[in-house]
Amino acid sequence: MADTARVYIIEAVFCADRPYDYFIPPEYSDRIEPGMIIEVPFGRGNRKMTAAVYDVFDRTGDDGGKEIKPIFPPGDSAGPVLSREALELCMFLKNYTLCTFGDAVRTVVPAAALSRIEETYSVPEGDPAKEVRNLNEKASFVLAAIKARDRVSKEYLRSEFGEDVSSILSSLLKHGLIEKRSSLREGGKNVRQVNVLYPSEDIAARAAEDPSFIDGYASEMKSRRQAAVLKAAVASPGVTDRQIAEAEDLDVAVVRVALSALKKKNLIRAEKRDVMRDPLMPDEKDFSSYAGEDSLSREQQGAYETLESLYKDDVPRAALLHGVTGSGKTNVIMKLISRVIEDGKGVIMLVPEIALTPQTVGRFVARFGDRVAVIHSGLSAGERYDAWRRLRDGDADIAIGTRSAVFAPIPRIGLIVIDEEHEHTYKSETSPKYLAHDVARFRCGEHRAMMLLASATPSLTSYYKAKQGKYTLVELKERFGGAVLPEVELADLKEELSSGNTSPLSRALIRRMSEGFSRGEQAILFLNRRGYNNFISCRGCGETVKCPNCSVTLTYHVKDRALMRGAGRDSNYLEVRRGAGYLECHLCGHRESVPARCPDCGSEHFLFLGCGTQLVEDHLTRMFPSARVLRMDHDTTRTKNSHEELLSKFRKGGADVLLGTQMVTKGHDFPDVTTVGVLNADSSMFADDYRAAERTFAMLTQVVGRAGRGKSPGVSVIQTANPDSEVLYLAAKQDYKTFYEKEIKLRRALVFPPFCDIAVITLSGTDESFLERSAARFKERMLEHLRRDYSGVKTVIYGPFEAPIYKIQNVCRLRFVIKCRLDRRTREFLSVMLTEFTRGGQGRTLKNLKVSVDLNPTSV
DNA sequence: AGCACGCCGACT
DNA sequence: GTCGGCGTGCTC
Repeated sequence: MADTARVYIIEAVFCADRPYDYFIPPEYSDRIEPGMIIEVPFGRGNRKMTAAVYDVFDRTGDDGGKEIKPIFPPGDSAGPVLSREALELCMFLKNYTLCTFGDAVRTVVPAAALSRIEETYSVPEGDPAKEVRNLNEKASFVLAAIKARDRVSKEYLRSEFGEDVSSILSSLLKHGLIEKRSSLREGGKNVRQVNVLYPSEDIAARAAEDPSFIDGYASEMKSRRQAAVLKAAVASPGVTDRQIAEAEDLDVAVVRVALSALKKKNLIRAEKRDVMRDPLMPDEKDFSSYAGEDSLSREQQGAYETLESLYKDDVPRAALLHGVTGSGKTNVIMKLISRVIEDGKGVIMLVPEIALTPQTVGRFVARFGDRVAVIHSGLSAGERYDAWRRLRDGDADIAIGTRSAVFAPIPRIGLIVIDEEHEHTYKSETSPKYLAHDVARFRCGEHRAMMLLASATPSLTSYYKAKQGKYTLVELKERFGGAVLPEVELADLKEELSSGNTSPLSRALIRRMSEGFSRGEQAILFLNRRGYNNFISCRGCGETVKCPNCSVTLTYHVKDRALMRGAGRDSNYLEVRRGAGYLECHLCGHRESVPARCPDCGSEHFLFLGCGTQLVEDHLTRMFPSARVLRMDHDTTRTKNSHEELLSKFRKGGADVLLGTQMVTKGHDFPDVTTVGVLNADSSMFADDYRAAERTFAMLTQVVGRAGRGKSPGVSVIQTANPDSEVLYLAAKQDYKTFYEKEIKLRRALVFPPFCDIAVITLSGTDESFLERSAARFKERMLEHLRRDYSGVKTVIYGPFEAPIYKIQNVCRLRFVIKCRLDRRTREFLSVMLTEFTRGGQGRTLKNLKVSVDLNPTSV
C-alpha cells in the first residue's frame, strides 16, 4: 500500500526546490498518483501550498527518516495533469536550465489546467472601528482598500500597491487588523459549455403535423427573442445557443435568458455540452487559398525519401534540412508530416512567430483541417487550454506553433519539426530559459521520434552537428520552380555621403525602386530602427538626451498624423520638430517632450541624428510622391491582427513599398516584390557579440531571398559603410558553406560555441554599490568552489562587467560570462552558486539582489 | 517566498 | 522594562 507521496512544491523558490515526502492517509491512498497536483502544508507556518506528485511509494517500516506531515485531503476533481513523460520533462528542464520544478510545470502545462492557491484578505468581522494606531500612510491605504471590498486577492493588492505590499500585509496580519485565507482555485474548470436545443415533444409533434404552425405560434409570443430562439430550435433541432447568438447577432447571455424562459414553459428542452474554443476554425475563415503545390520536384522528392527512411528507423533520429531560400522546404516537410500522420502518430511543427507566418499556418490548416491545433502566445487562457486538451485526448494530432508548442501533450510523437531553426525566438527569455531544440531532442528520445531542423541559414551549432554526423544533413540546392536568385548590389554609404547624398536612400536603391515602380512592381525596405531620429544631441556640448531610468538614448518619434502631413520636412537639423514629436525610451517606454534647453549647458539647439523608419517614410513620400508606403514596425502593429492586415494589404497590391523593422524580413512570398533594400546592414554587425556575423548573414540571406519570388527576377540593394566586408559579400552570393567554413574556423580558434558552452550569470539590483560588492563576493565564492569541491570543473570566468545595457528601469546589471563545458558537474556547480546567492529563487532577495543564469544565451 | 527565532534601539 | 525593527536559517 502506497502511503507516501514524493512531491515538488510548485511555489518553491530555487534554494528550497527539492523533493519532499508527505504521508498519504489511507482514506485516499488509492486516489493519489504521480502527475497530480495536490495541496500540502509547508514550512514552519504550515502554509498551504500546491505540489506536483512526482512519485508514490510505500514507506512503512522505514522509520529511519524524519517525521513527515500528511497531505491535505485531495479534492474530488480528476486525475493527473502531468503525464509520466511530462514529469520527466519537468525534471529535465530543472536540471538542464537550472529552473525550479514549479517553473517547469508552469511551462509544460497551461495555466488553466493547473490548480493554484489563491490568498485573499479580509477585515475581521465585528470590529470595523478597531483602533488604528501608528499605521504608516501606505499601510492605511492598503487597509482601506481591503475594507472597501470585503475580500481581496493578493494578486489584486500586488498590482495596486506594488511588490512591497507583502510586508505591509504581514504587519497588518500581526496586528489582527486583517485576516488571510488560502483557498484552492482548481484547474481544469475553464471549459466552454453550450446548450444544445430541441423543441419539446409537444411542439415538435405539432410542427411535424403542420409546417406553418410554428410561424403562427411564434408570432403570437410576446418576446421576440424567445420567438426567434424557439423557431431556430424547431427549424434545426440540435442547434446551440451560441449558433443562435451568432446568427441573430446577440450576446450568448441574452439568448440564455430567453432559453431559460422557454424551458420553464416546456417549449424547449436543452442539454449542456462541452465545446472547444478554436481561434482558427470559425466558419468564415477560408484557408483554401493557402493550399500550396503538393507535387515535389526531383530534388525535393530525393530529400523526402532520405528523411522518410530516417523516420522509419524507429530510433530517435535527427536531421537538418538545409535548403536555399525559395527551395520549397515546406513542401518536403508537409509530405513527411502526412506520412507520419498516416502511421497514427502525432507531429509538432515549430515556427518562429505565428503572426509572421500566417502562410505556413494557412497551408497546414488547408491540408490537415481540424487535426491541427495552433499554439502561440496570443491565445486566450481558454483557447490555449482547449488546444492542449485536444492534443492530449487525440482529437488533434498536429501541433503547430511557436516555442512553447514544443510541449504539446501529444501521446505518441512521431516527428518534431523546427522550421527556420536558426531564429532566436526558439530560446526562451524567461525561466526556464530553454532552447526549443533541446526540449525537442529530449522528447524525441522519449518517443523514439525524429527531430527535423530546417533552415536556409542553419545556426552554426546545428550545422556543425550535422557535419559531425550527429544530424543527417539533407540539402536542397535549387530554387523551386526555376526562380533565380536575385541580383545583389552593395551601396557604399560613405561614398553616398561624400558625394552629397544625405538621404537614407542610396542612389542605387532609388534607381532600382523607380525602375520597379514603373513596371508596377513592389519593394520591401528593411531598417531595424523605429522612430524618426535615433537620438538627439546638444549642439552646444554634444551631450545626448538619455532615459532617466535606463542607460540608453531616447528615440525621437513624430506623431504619425504630423508625419503624414509632412512635418519635419527639412534636413537633419530642425528646430521646427520640437512641437511635432516626443522622445521615447525603447526599453521602458518612458516618454517626454523635447527639452527646451540642454540640461548640461543650457543651449537651446539640438541635432536630430540617426534615422528610423518614420524618417525613411518621410523621405520616401517626398522622393516618390505617387508611391503608397506601408510602414510596419512596433508602432503600426500594436493592435491585434495588425500584422496580418498590413501584410495582406501589401500582398493584394494595396501599397508599393513595405517599409519596416525585422518583421518585414520573415518568410513571406510576395510575387510582385522585385526590389529589396537593406538600409543599414552594419547595425547588427558590430554588436558586442560573437554571434554578430552569424546573425547578420542569416538576416541578409533572408531579406535578399524575399525578392524575385515570382516570375520576374529580383534585385537587392544592401547599403553599408563597409562594402568590403566578407560577410556581406557571402550573404549576397547566398554562399552559406563558405560563410560556415570561415566562421567555424574563427570559433574554433577563439574557443566559442560550438567548441565550448557559455553560461551568463547576471546579478541585478537597484543599489549600485551593494551590487558591486555582491559581484566581487560572488566571484570570490566561485573561485573558492572551483578550487575545492569542484576542482574538476574547467571554466574560464570573465567579469564582473556591466551588461551591454547597464541600467533598465533603474535596475543595474553586472554579469559574468563563463566559458565551460555544460556537463552534470558544471551544472551542479552553477546550481550551488545560485542556491548560495539567492536564498530566494532565480533569484530573489538578499537585499534586493537578484541572480539569474542563462545557459548558452542567444544574445550575449 | 514566508515564517520563526533571535538580538539591539526608543517608547509606554 | 517590552514592542518591534530586520538579519539569519529552514522548509518533508
